[in-house]
Amino acid sequence: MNIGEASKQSLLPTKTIRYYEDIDLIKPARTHSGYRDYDEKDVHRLRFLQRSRSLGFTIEECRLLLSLYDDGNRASADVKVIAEAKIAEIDRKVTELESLKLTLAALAKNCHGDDKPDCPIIDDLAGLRDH
Amino acid sequence: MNIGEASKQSLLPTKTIRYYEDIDLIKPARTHSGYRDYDEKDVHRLRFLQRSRSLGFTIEECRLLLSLYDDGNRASADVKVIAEAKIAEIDRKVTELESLKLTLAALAKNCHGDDKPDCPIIDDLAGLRDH
DNA sequence: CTTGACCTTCCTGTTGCATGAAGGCTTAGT
DNA sequence: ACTAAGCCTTCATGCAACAGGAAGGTCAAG
Repeated sequence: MNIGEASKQSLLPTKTIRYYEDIDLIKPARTHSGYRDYDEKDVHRLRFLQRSRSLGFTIEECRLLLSLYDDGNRASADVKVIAEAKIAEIDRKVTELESLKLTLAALAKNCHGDDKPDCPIIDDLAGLRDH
Repeated sequence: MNIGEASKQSLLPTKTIRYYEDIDLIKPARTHSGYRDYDEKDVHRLRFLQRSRSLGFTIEECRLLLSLYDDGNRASADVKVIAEAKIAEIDRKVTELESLKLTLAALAKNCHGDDKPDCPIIDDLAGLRDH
């Protein structure tokens, strides 16, 4: 099948599929005229990539996961370690975002939000307020 | 003062300060020999940028906030709108991350994490499991 | 045999800087 | 006066993960 069909089946844009080939994540066959020619295994790889990317794994993590996918003898522990590291990373990000939110919410709360120029948010950003 | 001193006072790396000049966020004076020459007002601008960036505002949002900072007659409501939009954006990100975490945690929980090849995480990514 | 949908490669742009090259300026020490 | 360290300058390139578009080749249908 050509790249358009592979795109539909894998839910990945053609641009992304070509990019993945560029960085050696997948190597489809080529037709006589040079068109990329994907088989079912290729589509499975692409779906694997689509799923792992959508779960927040980076390209390099996906590359690692793919190599484990390819290795029928990998230990499940190796995979679990990656997943748990990603979970910890997500936790860190959430914590940081919550902290930012608290700060912004405190600033917004003190701001009248009217048409007057007095604005605690700007004052804070300018370093004019106590911390 | 030269860029090194401005960097210390603003907590921004010199590379970042030059970059901000490149994208027209700040325009310091120049000495006879071509060195950038920052005054107190410049340092205030830089600190303003440092604070707003650290609160998660994008460069373009910072540009907007700076223009409000420069405009002594701005309405505080204009600033509040930006802050609240950012808070909403943070909420969206947190929600998405929590959702990812739930999915990953469910996968990891089912994975034995031993030295056997059977791995529910890989199976899921490969699309071999029900959803 | 032409139209139009699909395909190809290649180049540039995105965000917010970081890294490094090649060279000029300044200041302190000898 | 000279020199070495440590500033400073500009310009070019790279990162992640693609997206958009130009210029041109290919394929199936009418």
